Amino acid sequence: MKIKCDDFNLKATLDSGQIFGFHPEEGYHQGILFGNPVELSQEGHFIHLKSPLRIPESRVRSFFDLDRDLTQFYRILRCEPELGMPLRKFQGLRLIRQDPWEALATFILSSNNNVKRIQGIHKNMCEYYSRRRDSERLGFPTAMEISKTHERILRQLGLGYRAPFLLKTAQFLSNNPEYLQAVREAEYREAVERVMAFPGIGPKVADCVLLYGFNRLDAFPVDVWILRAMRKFYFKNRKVDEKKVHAFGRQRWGGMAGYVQQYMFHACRTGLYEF
DNA sequence: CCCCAGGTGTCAG
DNA sequence: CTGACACATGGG
Repeated sequence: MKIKCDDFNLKATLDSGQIFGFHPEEGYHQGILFGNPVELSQEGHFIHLKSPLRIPESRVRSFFDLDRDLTQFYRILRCEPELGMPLRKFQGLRLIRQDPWEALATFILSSNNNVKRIQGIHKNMCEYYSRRRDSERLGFPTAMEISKTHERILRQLGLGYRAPFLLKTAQFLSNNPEYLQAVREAEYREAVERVMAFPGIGPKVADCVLLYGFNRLDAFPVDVWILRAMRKFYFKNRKVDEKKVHAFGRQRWGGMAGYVQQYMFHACRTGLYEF
């Protein structure tokens, strides 16, 4: 199927480290969307979606948040001279609306880890749990599914010392399925606290969960890359800590801080900045 | 052998 | 409160 899109950059969106289940191939990305294997590509103002089962266009539009107007964000970015280059290169990169549980789970795996390996673990988990299902559904395991497995299995899938973190989190959420809805309805501060209550989630991962899993665009995750870039561009390379950079970013960019962070992160990872 | 990767938990001071 | 240090795993 073919979906009309404006101001959208599929490749930058899927390769910018906000989601770990889409892998670049020759001219397209393959991954799993709503339980179905899909191939995604873009040609001008159209997304091409190949899937064995039909997926409603509205769900795809919502997933990629295609109806959000990014004009306000671009206006903000133009006021940041250092960020002008990434703007031109990544214009159309969007923060997508992925599943909150999957975002929470995968970003527990992200700490002190690299993107390639996080993707590998994600893939191992999808394959292992999909094989164990009766249904045709593919994709990342639910909290309930994980809660029924042993820590040993998670270690075999490559989670390392994060295995007990994810297991405990899955056990809690399968017993308290309404908890994530409470996160969604809470103010930023309270939402952060609620997410940080899980083992393996500190301030940085909490902001990732809110930004990617709950579309909280005022979240501003500060990882090593953002810290470096922010020090260089806004703190004259002084040794400010993550907490200060986090407060600065949220104060300066408000409801678009998450977008600024995403473009900055992608610029860092693709080598647009020299440090 | 070292260091690094979208950090966090723990413990001493 | 802040600052070391360890932590599974794979790659450079």
